[in-house]
This record gives sequence, C-alpha cells and structure tokens, in this order.
Amino acid sequence: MARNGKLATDLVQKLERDIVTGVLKPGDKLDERSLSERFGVSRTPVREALQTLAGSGLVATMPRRGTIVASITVADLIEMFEVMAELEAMCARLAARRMARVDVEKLLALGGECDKLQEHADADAYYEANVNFHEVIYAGCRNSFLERQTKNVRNRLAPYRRLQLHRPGRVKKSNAEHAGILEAISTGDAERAAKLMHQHVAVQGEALNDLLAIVPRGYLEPLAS
Amino acid sequence: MARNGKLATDLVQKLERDIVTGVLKPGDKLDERSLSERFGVSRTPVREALQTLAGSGLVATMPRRGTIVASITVADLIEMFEVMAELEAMCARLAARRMARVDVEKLLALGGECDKLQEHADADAYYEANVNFHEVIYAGCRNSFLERQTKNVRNRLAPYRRLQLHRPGRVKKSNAEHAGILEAISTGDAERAAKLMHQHVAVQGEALNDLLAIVPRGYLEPLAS
DNA sequence: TAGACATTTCTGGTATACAAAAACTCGTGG
DNA sequence: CCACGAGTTTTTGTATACCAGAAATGTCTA
Repeated sequence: MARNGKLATDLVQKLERDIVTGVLKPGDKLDERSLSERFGVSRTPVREALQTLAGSGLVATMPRRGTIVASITVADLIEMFEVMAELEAMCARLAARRMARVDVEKLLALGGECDKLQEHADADAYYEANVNFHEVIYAGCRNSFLERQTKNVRNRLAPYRRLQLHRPGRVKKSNAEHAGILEAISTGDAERAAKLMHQHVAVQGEALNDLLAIVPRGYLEPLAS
Repeated sequence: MARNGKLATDLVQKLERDIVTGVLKPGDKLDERSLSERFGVSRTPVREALQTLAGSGLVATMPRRGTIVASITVADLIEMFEVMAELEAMCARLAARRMARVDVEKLLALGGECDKLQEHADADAYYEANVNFHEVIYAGCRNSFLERQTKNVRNRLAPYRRLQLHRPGRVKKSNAEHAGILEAISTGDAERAAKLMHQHVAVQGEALNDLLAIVPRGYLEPLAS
C-alpha cells in the first residue's frame, strides 16, 4: 500500500511493532529529533514514517505540537470495538464459506495449541497463539482488502485488547469461544461463525466496565481533546 | 486525523477532491516537481501530501518509480465492494436504532430531493443528492469511527461508483431502493434497513458484469502488478 | 535492421539548512 | 507567594541541495 523509501518503511515497521506490542504506550511523545538519532537517519524519513503511521491512526500529530502514540477517548474505544466485532464477524462468515480444507486443518492445529497454552496459564504466549488463530481466519475470508482493514483496526486496538487477557479467567473463556467458532467454520455454518465471532470480539456490558477499569491512566484521553 | 503542516493539508484536500470527483483518473501520474510548481510550494509538502493520500489508499507509490492515482485490479474492486456493502449495512442498522427524529426528517427531505432529481434525469445532480443521503445515514449511526472508515472506502471506490449512475435506469432503480431503506430506518427496523442497504450497495451478478464492462481502460490494473 | 550494452537524463529518496510557532524559563511586579 | 510577561530555547514546518536508482535514448555490433 503505502510504500515510501526504504528507510522510512523500516521505521514504520519498527515503530508499529513497538506500539502494537506495548513498548510504546498511548500518549508517549514521538520526538522527531530523538527518533532520527536513535535510528541514525535524518529527520526526513522519520517524518515520513510518522506521516504514514498517522494515516493508519496509530499515532496522532497536532500541527506545530508534535506527534504522540494515539490515545483515544472512551467513546472512541467503544466505537472501535463495535466496528471490530463486525469486521471480524464478516471475516468469520466468509471464512466459513471459503476456507480451503488445508487451512481449516491449520486452524484446528492452532486451536489445539491455544488449548495447551491456556492450561499453562501463560497469558503472553496465549496472546501470540490467539493472534495467529485470528489471522488465519482473516486470511481465510479470501478478501485481502477486508483482511488489511481488519488488521489495521486490530492494531489500533492492540494496546487495549492486550490488557484484557491478564484478567483471571479471561483466557479460559476466550479459548472456549474459539472452540465454538472453530466448529462453526469447519462445518461451514457461516452465520453461526459470524455470530459467535461477533460475541467473542464485542466488548459490551460488564466486560466493558471491566476493561475500562483496568486501562492505565494515560491510555485514554480526557474528554476535552 | 492525520494533521500535517498547513500547506500539506491543503494539498491533501485538493488532490483528494480531484481524485474523488474524477478530475484525476486512476493511473494518472502524480509528478512531485510538477505538483510543487503548480501549487507554488516546494517538494516537501507535496511529498507529505502524497504520503498521506497513500496512507488512505487513494494513490499508490512504488519506490523509485513515483506515485500514481491508485488503480486497482478487478479482484480488488470486487473485494472492496464486498466490504463497502457490509459497512454501509452496518451504518444503516445502527442508524435505524439510533437516529434522532430530526435527522430522520432530514433524511426524508433528502429522499424527496432525490425523487425530484431522479425525474429530471440529471445524473450528476442526483449523484450529489445521493451522496448526501448516504452521508446522513453514516452520521446517523452515531459511531464516528465507523463513519470515517466508511467514507474512506467510499472515496476509494468513488471513481468506479460514479460510472454506474450513467447507466440508463440505474438512477431510477437506485432511488426506488432508497425509498425502502428510508422506510426501514424511519420505522426503526434495523435488520431490514441493513439488508436493504447491503443489497443497494453490493455489486454482484449481472450488475458486476455491467460495471466491469463500462470501466474505461486504465481504471483497472492488468493482473500482473 | 534488430538487439544489447552503455550513457544520459530524469525522478524520487535523503540530508541539511532555515523560518516560524509553541513551550519553557526566569525575572519582575502585585 | 503567585501571576504575568518578555526573552530564550526547543521543536516542528518548509525550502533547497545533493545523491542514487531507474527509465529512456543512442550507438555499436552482429
């Protein structure tokens, strides 16, 4: 999609990883000068990288006031989860209809892996496997545009989703939901797959309260932007 | 969202308008130097503007080979319409549940306007009113993230959607479909609104063949990218 | 005449220099 | 002690200069 020079592209990837994996947290300031010396390039590619990231929404830049890792309002968070649920549901629906047999096998294997990790209660390892599970479904929808779109929203929500898994019981529940989705997809029940995925991803009711309660201060903007 | 300097922001808006309204067509080359002298600025803001547009997918830039107005493959077109239908359906579903009474009134008024213009068979004027109709529904979903996301995809499809309305009978059919959607939303029938909107936007079967038949050469990439 | 190789030219990628605006500091006055 | 303001500093936005890679062109040879 957005291909800039080689240096800038590298920076985009590195910064993106740092943001998605939580090394850089929402609200962190991204100073052009520091970044440029840290990576040993001039400010130009740094600016281009920030520009690209701003386009995908991972960072926010205010004119003449610099750029920070995007932090969102509570309203934004709710809205984005609402859209995320729909996008993932669509992926699941299409995957149930279109996924090749070999990919279903792969998905089954990943489901098993999640099962194992879930028992060991290693939240971070489970998170990895969980990401893989979902990505195989994204790919299974056979709509690369939808796949990109979904991944983009997921990346933007990553800092907040990550928090959820550290809650006791969440991993086990998540894994149980995977089983249902897996079954629906492997039997080709598109609507059921969509419905289950929607429920799996949506954050509503008490789950929303729980999430908001554990979001560290600074991850969310005050109402006055 | 992506705020850069003032000059760059202006350029983004101007270029975006030119692309969406069809002044610049898919495949057109966007030479940095020409643009910079045409707008009387240096190459830097031009590059930043192109960068931003590349982020939203309206232009494509290949390293060392310059940037062009994004042209997509047939597969991309199909994929994007598939997602577009789902996003607009979601907007309609939420709008049916959430729209304030006064906004429903506005929508009814716009529906009437479309009716009038449809009778005069002025495709361009109808296109305008049609855009407004849809935008009121976007706003009615009360999810600004979804609204932005939907508008973004719509903009990317604009060059291709525009073509459809110049087909005989399409305007009348489109307008009839609006009536159904309008009715579903004003009576709060969310699922019906979603379903009708999905059908309204989706391009499938013969409609897809028709669209592909009238897309000018150059609007679509050959398979070998 | 056709094809391949070399050269040239053009365009994009990067670095640096300069200008302008915001943030910070420090001092003064209430 | 706090508030306010002028001057300094920091940081972003823009312009320009330089470099490198790719396409185009021209020439030489088979």
